[in-house]
Amino acid sequence: MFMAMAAPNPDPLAGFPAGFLDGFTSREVGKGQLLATPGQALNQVFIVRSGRLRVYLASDARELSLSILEPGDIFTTHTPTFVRGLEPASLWVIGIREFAAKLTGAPTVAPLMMKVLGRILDNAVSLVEDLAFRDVPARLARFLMRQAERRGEQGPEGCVLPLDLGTEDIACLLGTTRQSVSSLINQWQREGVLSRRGRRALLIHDLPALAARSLAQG
Amino acid sequence: MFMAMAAPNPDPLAGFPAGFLDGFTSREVGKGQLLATPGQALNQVFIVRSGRLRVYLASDARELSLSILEPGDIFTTHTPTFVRGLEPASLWVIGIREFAAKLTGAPTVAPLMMKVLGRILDNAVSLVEDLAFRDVPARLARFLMRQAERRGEQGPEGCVLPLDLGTEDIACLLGTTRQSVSSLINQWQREGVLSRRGRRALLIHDLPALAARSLAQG
DNA sequence: CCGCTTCCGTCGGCCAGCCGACACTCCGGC
DNA sequence: GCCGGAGTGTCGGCTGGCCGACGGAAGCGG
Repeated sequence: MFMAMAAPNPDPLAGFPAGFLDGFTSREVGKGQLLATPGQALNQVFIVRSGRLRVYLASDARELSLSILEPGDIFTTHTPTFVRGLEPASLWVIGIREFAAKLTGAPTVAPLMMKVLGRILDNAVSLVEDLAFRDVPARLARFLMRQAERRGEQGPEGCVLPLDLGTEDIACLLGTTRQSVSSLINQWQREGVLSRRGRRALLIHDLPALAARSLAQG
Repeated sequence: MFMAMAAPNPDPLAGFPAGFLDGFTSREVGKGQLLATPGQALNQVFIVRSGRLRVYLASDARELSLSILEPGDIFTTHTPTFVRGLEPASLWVIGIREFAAKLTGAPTVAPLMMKVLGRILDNAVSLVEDLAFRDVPARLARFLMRQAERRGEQGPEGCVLPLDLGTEDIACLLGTTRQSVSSLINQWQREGVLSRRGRRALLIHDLPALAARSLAQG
């Protein structure tokens, strides 16, 4: 559903030729620190080494997260989005011109970039689909199912999801409000579909029930 | 607002090295003919030579156009979208593997592809922004302004827009309904902002008024 | 232990805009 | 001219979900 949400990569550099990082510089981003804004002149490409970053759009009154970047993800400041540290993170950074030069120098990387960009585009399209076609319950159900696929750990009572996101954060990812997410989760809790597991984790009891809820409303 | 809506290009091949089309085959697409669907196995890259194509998403009950492709635009069937001829069109086509090989062989094309993909992504993001942040009047106003910029012709009474799209088509591009678009256009007509110019063209009298309407609602 | 801050749950009011229905206009074919 | 189909204009009813408000719970520093 969201850009650049590949499974966390144990080796962030798999797929890049040896020495590809020559010319990159290192950079730290603090929690809550702004890395990029729409329309800024500075054009850079970066690869996440550790930590998480939030990619989002903002209007006067609201924010909409497009993606959470994780180690191994590649992105650029040359987009009409904000990028902000969700927690302390460290990056490899390079200017976009130098990066392009690197690409022409190492032709095997071009298809890889196509693949990365393709995945980001797929995710953006998928977000459009959600906003245009699905109501809030379906969006939330789909989100939870994807998370279960990505990071769920099978326990005795069901699938444990370490979301590490607050209600508000989830609402931002889904293009809805804190209140709507809250009331839905509690309703499903009453219905026995899932239950809270501490402050920022969920326990899914009934995955099929979630699947059913993800289909409603054409 | 929409993918791949560059100004119509008098020479669709500007920017490609000579002989780049070697290996492409020619293909005609009839009006209303389906060229690509989500999940199809066939992966191709194509460049539009003439005519227009519609790129869109569909659910059970509704359709949402992402873009209208025009001569010079480049796209791929490897996306979770439908692509359909809006009028008779002709294309250059190549397999995606061969295309990738071409890229590594002609390294100057890689940055160009990055640029194309970047533009498509920007447009997708812009569509997300519209769906998430703007109400229908603002979306319509923005759409008309972009069209005026792209293809408007200054006449004595204002700017003439040859949209070549019906009310329903416009609604599809904006993620709304025929009825909403219709009533807005007529309301603005009554207010003197614009007027109909035959069946599928508009005459914009008051561009600033449109601009004002494009801002409403954060 | 106690205050303070942040996050979470819930309720009711309200409204943008979707939907169905129907009449009208335009246009091409014969 | 006549007919049929496609596109257009308009109206009311209905509802998903946003918004403001407020009280409760959980974490945290002292």
